[in-house]
This record gives sequence, C-alpha cells and structure tokens, in this order.
Amino acid sequence: MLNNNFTYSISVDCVIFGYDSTDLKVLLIKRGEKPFLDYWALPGDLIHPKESIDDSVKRVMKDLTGLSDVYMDQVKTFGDVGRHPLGRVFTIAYYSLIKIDDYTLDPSSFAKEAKWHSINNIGELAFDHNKVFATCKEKLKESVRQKPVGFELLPEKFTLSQLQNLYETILQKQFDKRNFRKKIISMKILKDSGEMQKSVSHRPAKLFTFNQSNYQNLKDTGFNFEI
Amino acid sequence: MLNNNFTYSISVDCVIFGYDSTDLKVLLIKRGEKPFLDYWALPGDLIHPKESIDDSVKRVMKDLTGLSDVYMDQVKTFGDVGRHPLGRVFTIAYYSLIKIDDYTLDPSSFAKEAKWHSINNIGELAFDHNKVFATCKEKLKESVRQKPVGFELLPEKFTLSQLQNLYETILQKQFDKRNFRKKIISMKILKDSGEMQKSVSHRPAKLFTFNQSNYQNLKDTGFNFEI
DNA sequence: TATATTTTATGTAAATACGACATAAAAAGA
DNA sequence: TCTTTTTATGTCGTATTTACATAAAATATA
Repeated sequence: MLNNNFTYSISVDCVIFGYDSTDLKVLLIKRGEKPFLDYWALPGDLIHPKESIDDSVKRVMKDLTGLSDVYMDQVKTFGDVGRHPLGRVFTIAYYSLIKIDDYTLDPSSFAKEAKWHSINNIGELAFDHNKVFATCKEKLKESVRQKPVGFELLPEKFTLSQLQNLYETILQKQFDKRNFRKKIISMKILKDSGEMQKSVSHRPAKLFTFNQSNYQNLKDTGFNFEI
Repeated sequence: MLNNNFTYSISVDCVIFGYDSTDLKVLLIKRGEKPFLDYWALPGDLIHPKESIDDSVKRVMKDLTGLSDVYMDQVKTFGDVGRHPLGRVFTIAYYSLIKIDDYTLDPSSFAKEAKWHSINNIGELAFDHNKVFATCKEKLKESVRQKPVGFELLPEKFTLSQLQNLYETILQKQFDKRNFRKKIISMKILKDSGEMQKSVSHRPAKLFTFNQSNYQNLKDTGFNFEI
C-alpha cells in the first residue's frame, strides 16, 4: 500500500488539566510496563484502525475519567526519530480541561495508578512527555487569554474571585480585583445565577455561570474575547 | 513491535504562502498519479523512516522550491479514517511563508506542474486538502496578528504601504494609513534602510527592513507584538 | 517646461480603555 | 458584640485608539 513498507505507530497523548481552587493540576498515570516502567506519563493510547484522532482521544478520556463531552484541543504532533525506544511512534498531543470535581477514578482503569500532580512539580516523565507537557501548558496559556475556555476548569457556578484566581494561576500574574471584575462584567458573557456562596465565614459572593449562547452571539457580531 | 499490526502511513503536507504585492497565493502541485490524478493538491510526501517531522517538511520545501531556511510552523494533524482512498494515512499539516520572488521552479521537480493560485480561487483539491488549506489559512490569520511573521512574505526591503497592504490582504480588513504607520513605527521593530523606492511615477517611499535583533530584545523584555 | 496624476509623509483632537487606588457591607467565629 | 475575612463598588489621571486633510515628491503627459 502506498509504496511504503515502513512500520510506524501513532498514538494520542492527553494533557488533562484540572483546577482545585488553588492549583492548576495535570492528571498523570503511572506506567505498569516497560519501557519507562513506574514512570509517570501522560495518559494516551495507540490509535485504533477505524477511529479518528478525535475519537481516539475521547476514548482515552472516557476510559480514564469516565467523562464524555470534555473540552479538548489538538496541540501538536511529536515524531522525533528516537522519542520511543521500541520503534518509530508518532504521538498527537491534545490538552483537555475538566472540572476537577467531576473526576473520580474509573473502575476500568484500576490497574494503572492515576494521580493529579501540581503542574509545577511533575518530575521526570516517560518518553518526551516533559516536552509534550510544556508545549500544551504554553498552548493553554495562549488559549485562555483568547478564548473563554477557563470556564471549563471551574464548577458550573463560580464566583468572580474564583475566576480571577484561575487566571492568575494559569498566567502567573496578578490582576487588580476591581479592574478584573470591570473587564469581565463589561464583556457580558456571564450570567448572574441569582445564588450566593453558602457557609463561608465572610461576606458571601454572587455565583455566576458562563453565558455560552450570549458569547456565541457576541462572537458572531465581531466581538473578540481577550484578557 | 508495540503489540500493533496496523499499517499506517504518515505524510506531511505544506501550505506554502506567497504574496505578489496584490494577492495572497498558495503554491499547489498537479498530481501526476492516482488517486486524484490531475487534481491540484498541497505539496507533501510520506515521512521517511529516519527523518523527523520538521526535516521531512524541509525536504519537501527544498525539493519543490530549492529554498532552505524558510519560515514554517506546524498547524494540525489530519487523520480521518476515510481521508485517503488507499489506506489509513495521517498527514501533518504545516504552513510556510516565502518571498515569492525567491521562488523559481526547481529542475528536480519538473515532472509535476507547480503553480501559484490566488487563495480565493483554488477550486476542488485532492483528498481533504481543502480542509487542510482552510485550517492553515486561519492559522496564518491568527499568527500574523500576534507574531511578526508577515515580513517573511515581503522582500527584504519594503515600504510601509506594502506592509499595510499585506495585512489588509491577509486579514481582509482595511487600516487607516496614518494610524497603521504610527502603530508599526512605535513598535520600533523596523529599520530605515536609507534607501528609497526607485522608478515609481509618484513620490517614492522609504524602504524599511525588519529589525530582527531589536525585536528579539523587545520580546525578551516583555513586549508583545500585536496588530 | 508647465501641468496633471499618483502616492508618500505627517499631526491633532476627541473618544475610549486602562491602571491605580480605599472603604463600607455581609457573613461566621470567637 | 467584636473581630476576621472577603465581597462589592467608583473616580480620576494617563495612555491608547480612532477619525480625519494637506503639502511634497516623483513620473507622465500635454
């Protein structure tokens, strides 16, 4: 076929981000086989013969987290000749964003240990996964400033402080509270849920939701999200 | 190897942009074999066993245009199950930017016809290349606003009007002449070449060059290119 | 050689966005 | 009831962006 006898394998690897109100985290699995036995690695798998790239990532996500309909975006394909010790393996890297509370270890993936790691402390990963991770982290930083994807990491209902905190964590930079609020509110992409924070020992904050349909309208009329 | 008997092929495809002072163009080749015999297609090739993805694109570029050191950027990998009629072929799409005057048909590629096409008039391409092209075009639009890559499409020395024209062509939007100049000049990334336009039947314009090293300095100190 | 044509080069004023900054109110806990 | 913590909110000065018109330099033409 195609005048080509080379044997290549193709996998997907996924940088799954979560946010626990303080830290940005990445979900890693501990390898149960060689090579890189017992190393932490990005979850991934070889692409099956009859599945698209996106479907492959969805399967990996579903198997590991039990979640469907997760926000994800293809980032880059890595294919250096020596990146896999057993052969020529290309991997297509994705990042995905999940609400960390939605995640509970799926029984079917019990064999492998999976754990959230703070993104500032992930140590040496298997294969070229440190490089893959770094690339996806940069991509997230860009995306979060230009598309309203931050909300994917927050609970359905969130406070403005939570949102600000998320941005400060991802972008590693502080924002002025009043100016940040002014800016977000002026975008008109949040909906006041009518509810308030409960059981906090200080003045409770309003809870907002992301107004997806309003955002879509604004986008269609030339509005550009930018933080 | 890797517990995996699937047969996959992996290619690179390249959307080569050029700019002829009026139009944005893409370099396409006419296929000399089945499938899609005589269709226009993006230049590309299967990746060789011992070459990296980037090296593969460089080889394709060099073979077709004779050029090395061309600006290029990986955009996205396409791998839908049915995208190639003869088997499962993944393709990694790149875009590259060349100074159109540097391009002359390379003798080694004489077999295949290669031609610049205006990007608004490329007709039906082979495989899923219309989709690949559309994705790369969007990526160029984003990149050109956030990175100083537009200069890759212009001659070494260019006028401010040429630069503005390029932006208007790529972004499909008009800029005010005075404001555009003010903005570009204030960035301090252009160097006055000291030369003027020659043999034009109107007031000749100053010729500028892109000040790469100054841009690098500015970038290192937190400056963000943005148009 | 004078005139017409084309394109370059340039500044200002108004509107808008951005950045810095401080205080009262609401809840729980002591 | 007093303390602690965090929310909610507005103004003013500065910087940035937008809108807009005219003289100068070159060639082509009459």
